[in-house]
Amino acid sequence: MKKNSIKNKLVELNPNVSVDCVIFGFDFEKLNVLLIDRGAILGTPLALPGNLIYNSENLDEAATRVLEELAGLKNIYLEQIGAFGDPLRITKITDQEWLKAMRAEPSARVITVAYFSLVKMSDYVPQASSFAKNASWVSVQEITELAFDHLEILNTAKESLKQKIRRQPIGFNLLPEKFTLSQLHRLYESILEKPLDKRNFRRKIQKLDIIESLKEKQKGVPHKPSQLFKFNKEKYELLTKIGFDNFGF
Amino acid sequence: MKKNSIKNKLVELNPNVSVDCVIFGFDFEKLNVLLIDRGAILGTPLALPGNLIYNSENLDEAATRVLEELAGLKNIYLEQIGAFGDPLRITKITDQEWLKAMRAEPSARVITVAYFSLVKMSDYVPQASSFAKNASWVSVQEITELAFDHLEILNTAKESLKQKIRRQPIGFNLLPEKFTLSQLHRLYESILEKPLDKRNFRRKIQKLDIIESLKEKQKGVPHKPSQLFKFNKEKYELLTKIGFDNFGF
DNA sequence: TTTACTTTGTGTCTTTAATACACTTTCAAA
DNA sequence: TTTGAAAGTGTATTAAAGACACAAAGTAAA
Repeated sequence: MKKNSIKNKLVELNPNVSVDCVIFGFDFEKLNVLLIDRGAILGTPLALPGNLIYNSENLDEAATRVLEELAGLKNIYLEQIGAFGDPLRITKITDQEWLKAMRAEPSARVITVAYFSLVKMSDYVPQASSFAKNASWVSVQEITELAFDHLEILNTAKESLKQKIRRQPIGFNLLPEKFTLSQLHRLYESILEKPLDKRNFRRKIQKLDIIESLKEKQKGVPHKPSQLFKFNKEKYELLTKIGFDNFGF
Repeated sequence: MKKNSIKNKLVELNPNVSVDCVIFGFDFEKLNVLLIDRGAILGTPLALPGNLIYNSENLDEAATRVLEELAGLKNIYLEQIGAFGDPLRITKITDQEWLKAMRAEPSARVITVAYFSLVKMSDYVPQASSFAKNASWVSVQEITELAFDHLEILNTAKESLKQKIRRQPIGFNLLPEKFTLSQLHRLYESILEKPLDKRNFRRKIQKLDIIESLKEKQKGVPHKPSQLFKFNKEKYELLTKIGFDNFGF
């Protein structure tokens, strides 16, 4: 039976492999993750967006597709963080019920390939009317329980992001085109989960020479308005060609 | 014959997920990788040790098993480097032939979870008489072609090892209990693929305070004999608890 | 219009780490 | 006894990290 259903879908969904995405967003205060409310029963834990892969697509393509299908996101920074395959990862009761409702082979062994992605929160505001009506942003700090092994995946993603941001300026994917140094500063503190000295931070960032001051200031803020900056992708790409490996955090 | 034994375990083997291991060894000169000669036809490219997983085991367990079954290695340092799942990864002609001979479902879509592992070469000397008679050590630098997508996996493994050794002293897994500073030095140069100044290297390592001088010297060498050292695991574990994140290379 | 409040923006000093660099010592083998 | 080969060692220079405090510019409220 199991073998049969595999054969039938050989060109399509692979019952044994899924992708899950940890989608990070930054609200200028703290890191958030986009989670799906499977909503069967009140109190059912939230889940990372994810789904089985098609046999015709590679893993990055599958993750890209999930990002679009479940969250309406396109052209998003994506990075694989590894595979998770504990045989017991899908055995919680609420998860089993959900699988029975959603999958052709609810009890199949599934290993999942996890990704993290970085989006500008302004690019995606969950709406009740949208096809992703069950998605919502949740502060990373407040997450204590998730479906399946998704909490473990989230923790791995956080660690992976910490490592990555020390080597590449991927944080710019979380900010709008124009941003202030304070916003960038808080972003780094949120990701690294530790305070960074303001003056030292600004010195380092400026020395990297990958941001460019716009001749423009914040408006309407009840305090001294900040200079606005933009990320200079060209300079960064030049830098990566020459080779560097330390952002100094 | 072999195909039969796989079939017998069909309820357990998962046809869609495999593990592959990049097993590094250091011969005091350069980095080597343990490769399998599938040996069907002369000129068939070598392969990383790997196999399908059982549905009863998790991914680390599968990798551990493969290490033991295919190379006779136990209690080995293992680290996952990610999943590889291009649908075209198994479509080379020689690979297809091998799969037809070896697998119950030779054309199944297989995604593989790759690991790297570090072994003391003295722990494993491939022997014609051993059950791993087709395995041999190959210098990393000399590898230009491998089966499937194994060359890509190897390159990812090398990069992963480079990153890791900057943060943790995992290199000690590649050396015998007693070693000289020069051997450690060459090990780091081999992994990082760049020269390191001798005096600066020694200063850094000594400052880390994780090696311990044995009151013992090399014997029988036609030059000034070197002091022997051992890795101090206790001090290292203390260090990791306190927290550190830079080995300075 | 003045005051209070809030966030921006800036420089220097100290300590630590990175880098560059050359000669003497000790052993085995010839 | 000479030769060859690797071990072992220190200092000076430069670069980066870290610690630290106050004036400036805007809005809002009194």
